[in-house]
Amino acid sequence: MDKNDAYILERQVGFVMRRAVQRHIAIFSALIPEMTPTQFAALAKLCELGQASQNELGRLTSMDVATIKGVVDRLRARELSTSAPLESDKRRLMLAPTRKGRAMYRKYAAQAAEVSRQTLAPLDEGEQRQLMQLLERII
Amino acid sequence: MDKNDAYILERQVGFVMRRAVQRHIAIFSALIPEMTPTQFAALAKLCELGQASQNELGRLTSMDVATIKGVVDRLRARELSTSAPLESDKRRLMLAPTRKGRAMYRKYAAQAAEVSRQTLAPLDEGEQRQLMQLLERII
DNA sequence: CATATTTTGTTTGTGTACAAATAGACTGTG
DNA sequence: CACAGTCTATTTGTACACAAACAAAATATG
Repeated sequence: MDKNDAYILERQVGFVMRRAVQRHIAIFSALIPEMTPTQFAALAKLCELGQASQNELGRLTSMDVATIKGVVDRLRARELSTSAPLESDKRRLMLAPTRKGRAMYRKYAAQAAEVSRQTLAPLDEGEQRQLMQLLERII
Repeated sequence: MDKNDAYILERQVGFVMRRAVQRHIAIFSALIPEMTPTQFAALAKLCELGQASQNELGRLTSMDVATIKGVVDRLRARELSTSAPLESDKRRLMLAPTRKGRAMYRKYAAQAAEVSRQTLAPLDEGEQRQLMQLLERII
């Protein structure tokens, strides 16, 4: 194998992204120790929508059926969300944030924005926009 | 809350990076179903080094002690790595790739590079370089 | 209408990822 | 030398993440 096609772990997108996500999660849990990024994402989306089925919420937060189930179970255990089968479609489990859930979301929304700011802090504003745009294109 | 400070999940770095990583992992497992990105990273680094202690390998692949233990256990279970306590420092567990491990690495190194290529495929070369540089700065 | 297909949710199993607690081995300093 | 602090590895517990298999309900299509 030529030196130029050597596989260098540190230069692979996957590796670099994994590390960037690790740092992001560390910042998140320092600023918002009360919940995980995933739980906050689900709660935020649920508050934005007002209500949603479990499946729908999973799709909108990019979590598969098994993952969203676990996340929702934990939100319900902490009384941040309610759930009830829908009368008109008994397959669907309709979720809605509780008052406590909405309060939690309001309480941490600004902190969550701060997490994003700190994650991107090493970059200037133009670079931040660039990074976001490039990332969105490889989704 | 003003419309302009609304917390929009889809515009948070953490969320976008999580989705980009999901796509990357999907590409990886389509091209290399035989092992996970994490396992390949550990094997690749171990092949590059020739040998390393478990702790050292963990640091170099950004896995904490519990994670690297699990990964190494699975590599050993598949006879891709050996492990033995070091005589001169009985705390350390020295790892080395087996012949089978090195063969596995050689077999998939090109595929792994292809995974990176496909992940970045929506971007032109300049954009790919930019993205990598920006990501490296937020690690 | 009957049944094939799709949708939604649950369960199980495997694999990261990290915190915290523990144990054993080493190192540095008094 | 003694022993305090550090380093390495293991264990336990919690939380994503996804594949695969299943059941129940809804929808589509003949």
